[in-house]
Amino acid sequence: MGHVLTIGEFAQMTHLSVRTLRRYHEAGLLEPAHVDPSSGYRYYGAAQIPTAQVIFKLRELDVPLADVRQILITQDPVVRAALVAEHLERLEDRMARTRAAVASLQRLLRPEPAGLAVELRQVPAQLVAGVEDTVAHPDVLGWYAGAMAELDAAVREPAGPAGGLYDNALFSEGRGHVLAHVPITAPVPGVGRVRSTELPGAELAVAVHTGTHDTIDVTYGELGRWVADHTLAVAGPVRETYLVGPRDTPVAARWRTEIGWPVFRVAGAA
Amino acid sequence: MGHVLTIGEFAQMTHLSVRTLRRYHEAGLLEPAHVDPSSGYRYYGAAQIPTAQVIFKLRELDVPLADVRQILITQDPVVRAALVAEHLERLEDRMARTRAAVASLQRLLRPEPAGLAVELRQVPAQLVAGVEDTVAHPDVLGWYAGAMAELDAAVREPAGPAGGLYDNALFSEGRGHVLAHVPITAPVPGVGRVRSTELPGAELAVAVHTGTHDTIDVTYGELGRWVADHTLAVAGPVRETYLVGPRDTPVAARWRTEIGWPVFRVAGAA
DNA sequence: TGTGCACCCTCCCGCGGGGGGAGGGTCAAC
DNA sequence: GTTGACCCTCCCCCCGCGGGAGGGTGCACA
Repeated sequence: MGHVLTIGEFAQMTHLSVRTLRRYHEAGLLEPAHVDPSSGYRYYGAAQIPTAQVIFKLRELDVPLADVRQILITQDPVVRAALVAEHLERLEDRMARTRAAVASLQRLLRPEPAGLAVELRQVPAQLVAGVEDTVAHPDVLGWYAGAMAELDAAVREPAGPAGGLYDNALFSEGRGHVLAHVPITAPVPGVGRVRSTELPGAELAVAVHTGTHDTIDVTYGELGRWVADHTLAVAGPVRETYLVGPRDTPVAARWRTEIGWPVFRVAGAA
Repeated sequence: MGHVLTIGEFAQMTHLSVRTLRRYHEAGLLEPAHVDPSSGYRYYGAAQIPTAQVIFKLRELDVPLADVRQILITQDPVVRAALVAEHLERLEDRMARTRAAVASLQRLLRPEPAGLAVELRQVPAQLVAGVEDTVAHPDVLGWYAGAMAELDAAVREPAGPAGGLYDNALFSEGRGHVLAHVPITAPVPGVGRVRSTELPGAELAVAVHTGTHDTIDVTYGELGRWVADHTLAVAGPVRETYLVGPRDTPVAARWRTEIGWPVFRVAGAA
């Protein structure tokens, strides 16, 4: 039962190239129904067309061959669906990052380079209620939301807007130490992950970013440039303070985020 | 003016890796402000941060390095914006294809393989008013819309739903001969690209696809499988007939497209 | 039964954009 | 002056695919 197709015919029906089919065979992704042992000719069955199509679609979604293989050899449709869903999720936030990149790009390429207002400010130590952790870059947003929920529950009367401390390793290595915090006037009892700590005093280069966080890296870039231009160097984790955020207004364009970059004066002046 | 940064410092500020910066230098993408001739050390200026950020963003959008270079060396902001816009457009329809792939994938992975109803039908020759052309795969949709506009203007009383003939080369080579047509009872005068021709009679394997064209390839696959299973081979361009299309209802789920695949009986039976 | 020709095979190399690591020079703080 | 962090170049590997060389097969037609 089922007609036998040569690799060329099969290629034409599936819109895959002959080379690619051979590669898939080699990779154990799509075994031909029959391989002539003397000639080495590959023969495919019509029943393999849907499989080839699934592979094609998954490749179109940039799913690596190894993962495609994993999906194909999974019999249980539930497990299989889960594997696919995982990739779709990944794809989802790749698209989100793409949108963010487009936004930043448009801001970066505006004719006027905008001249960010940067202020050098000496800040004193500050008592805060905080939640600390070590997280991977892509998870930061979700992590912060969870941490803030706990802080909200633990702190009755915050002494100012919430903020975050982000270790540089988070950006350079993609994983780093982070601290979500709310300023307080007196220590609060530790509940869950919440602890009272002190934010050390420091000299900060401070700038304010307005709008979505999608383009915040542009502001970071301008701040970085300012810091370098003033012969300063970075001395510790970045501090963000959410002056106006999603809890204040749903209109992203009105959000205001203060970025504070701890700096110290560098020896060799220009 | 402007602080000088080592490659490591610069890498940290731009979130690019040291290796990548070296590669960009080599590729003439981002020349360091200064290269020590004796040590070969690269030194960057703070003024180069925005440039690095633009590169980073463009790379995030999968713009090839050569094109990034082209964008960077373009002074005129208008021309530059056009270059970027071109890539954004490309990105746009990449995302569209991604969405289509997701849709097909979900249909393909449904537990029940759906058992498409296929009918073998002998169709007689049919007089049509048609517009012919040779087009590339991605342009087919736009081309068809244009052709249909001309046909609508030229044909008062079509004798049935409109259709299309698509050469197999369109799928295998990505470019091929196509014909948009409307059945007629008597020849119409040639206006613009419109000509009266005859669609030759043929034996067709016919199936009906319901819904968006996003998942039509799945139906094609099932039809292809049926054809192979019945020891038939493809004998010419595919025919599509738009029984219910966008001009009938905006609800894509109600569209019905008849697919007719000309076939002939193949010698070696199973 | 040959012969032609389209098809198939394997094997090696190229691409683009990046990472890992070897082996060695340089710079600055102590 | 030593030490250790940084920088250099060079080569190889990754993925998924395509090109081409060089050679074997299958089938239709004479």
